[in-house]
Amino acid sequence: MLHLTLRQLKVFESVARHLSYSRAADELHLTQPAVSMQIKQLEDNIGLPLLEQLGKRTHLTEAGRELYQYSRSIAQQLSDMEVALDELKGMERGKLNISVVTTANYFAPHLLAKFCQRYQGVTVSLNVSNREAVLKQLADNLIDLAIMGQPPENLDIDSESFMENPLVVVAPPDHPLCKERFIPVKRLAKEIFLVRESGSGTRSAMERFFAAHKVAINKGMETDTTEAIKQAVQAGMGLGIMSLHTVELELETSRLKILNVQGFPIVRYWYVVNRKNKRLSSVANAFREFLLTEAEKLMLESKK
Amino acid sequence: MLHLTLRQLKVFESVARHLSYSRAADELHLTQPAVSMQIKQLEDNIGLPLLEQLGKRTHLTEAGRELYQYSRSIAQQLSDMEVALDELKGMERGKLNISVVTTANYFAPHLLAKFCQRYQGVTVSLNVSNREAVLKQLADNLIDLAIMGQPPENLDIDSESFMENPLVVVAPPDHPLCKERFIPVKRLAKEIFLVRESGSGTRSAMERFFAAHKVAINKGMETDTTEAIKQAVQAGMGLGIMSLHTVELELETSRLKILNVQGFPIVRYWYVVNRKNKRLSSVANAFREFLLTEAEKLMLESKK
DNA sequence: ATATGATATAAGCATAACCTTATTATACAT
DNA sequence: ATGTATAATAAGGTTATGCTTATATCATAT
Repeated sequence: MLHLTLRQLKVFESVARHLSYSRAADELHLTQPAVSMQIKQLEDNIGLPLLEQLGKRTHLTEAGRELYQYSRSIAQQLSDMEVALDELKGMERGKLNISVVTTANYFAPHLLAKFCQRYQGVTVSLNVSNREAVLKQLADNLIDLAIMGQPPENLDIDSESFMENPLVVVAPPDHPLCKERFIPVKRLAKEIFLVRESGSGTRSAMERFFAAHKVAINKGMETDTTEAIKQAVQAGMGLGIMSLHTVELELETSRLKILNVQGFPIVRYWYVVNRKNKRLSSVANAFREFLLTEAEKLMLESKK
Repeated sequence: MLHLTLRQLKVFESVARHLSYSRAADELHLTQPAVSMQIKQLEDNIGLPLLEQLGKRTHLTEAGRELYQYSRSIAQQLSDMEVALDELKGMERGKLNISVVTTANYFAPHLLAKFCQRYQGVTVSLNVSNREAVLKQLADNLIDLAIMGQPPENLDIDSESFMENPLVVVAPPDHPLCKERFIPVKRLAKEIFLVRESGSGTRSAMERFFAAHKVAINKGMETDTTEAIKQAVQAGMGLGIMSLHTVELELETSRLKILNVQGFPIVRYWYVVNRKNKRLSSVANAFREFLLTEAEKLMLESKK
């Protein structure tokens, strides 16, 4: 079993390049005997002479020439490796693995775009799933970070809110309530609500709200995408409750209106979530900081 | 400056492959803390976490995945290198650099062929030059071995004879002396001799011989190849003195005859020569031994 | 709660690695 | 012959490497 040292290879490489022990010693800031010893050890390890002294000149043996090729190649690899790791250390390179819940898909790409713009060279893998799937990915350590509206209670999880997530009641523009203000919550009992599937964060927030106000509402169609609800509301099938962030386009183009109901918007928060104790890559860490410090501001700006 | 150890890489490779410190410890016949420490040192050297513990499972970080690629590649190279050097150690591979003087070209290829046949995988570089050029190549350490009829006096040179080198007098088959036996040396004074250039080993051996017998001979054409002399002798321009080994074909086909002169053949020797202190490669060493032990026998066999 | 499986940490020890200075050996140039 | 350049060898000392055993920690399965 060959027990060589990187040090030995390195010293050998220098000697082979200079064809001189003394020059190599100079280059490596060593004394000449130190170099002699390293070479001797290397030769002993390998069991072949690598260099030969003929007269004043030092020559490589055939084995030496062979080893020289390998040692240069290995040195190159180590150097490449160092560069690669240095890049990872900084922000020049790196991959951000992130999952977001369906609703967050309306703003997360925008934030990611900003982030990537700032840190060229960072690549992003964005996965959009429902809350349950995102939690599983967290548990399986498949992602660095997640964005969701309702972090799990799990002790194994770190979460921090970074942006408000106002839930609003949306209606088609021709809905009678659109003209009213300070609509009492009880008034909504007469309406039909199109809702997300149970298990959805939005759905449970909604239910908690109405339960707190002791109002029973009528549920119409139940679906697992916010998009479907928006379409249905536009078609006059009922009202919807959803994150303000998901309907900005429809508001701008007056396809939907927000009802001015008392107690609304329900203020929830967006959370950035990761497994506790997870050693975040520098990229993941940077994105987390980015969310905490700049996301809210950026979203406000983009509304203008 | 990255100061990693091959040991660290090796241990890391094992951990990364098993995704378990304990399994790696088993594989390497170490205790688990020993593995932990190697990994820790590696991480400290690099400045990045390579592995992360989440719950019960051990995962690679991005940096870990990157390093894993490199460490496998480096391990592969080291393994290749070991194979290559082992081959050199044995006779499975290797290169023999040899130069022979012009005259030796009549038998050296035959011996080299035998040698190569025995050691498949050995490659040979054969150079044929005059004595002076061969000596220069020795001095410049461009060759492992040389074959010549007259080794230099130089103290820096090791030489050993391995085969007789009989010099004979050749004549065209129709020459009157062909029928005579025990021709006295003095009789040759009446003939014309075609000779090699001065400086040639054959030439000087010849001159020493005639000087010793106090016979002055007539020199005809002087040339620097034995081949030219053979042609000229066949053409009836005179007699020649040359190594028996160079005229075997012509004798067999009766294009030339050997004269039965008293004192002939002059017995010289072929020498295998190398720089003193040169560390011969295993191949070169093997060929040297081959010459010393088997060359003479093989040449006799080939004559039959 | 408790046990289990996995890794981290601590303390200690033998020895191997690595380098130094001083000296010797060798070949070459003057 | 003498001096110079180069590498080998010897002796000695500090450091760091690489283990081990024992113990702590932590998450999870029971």
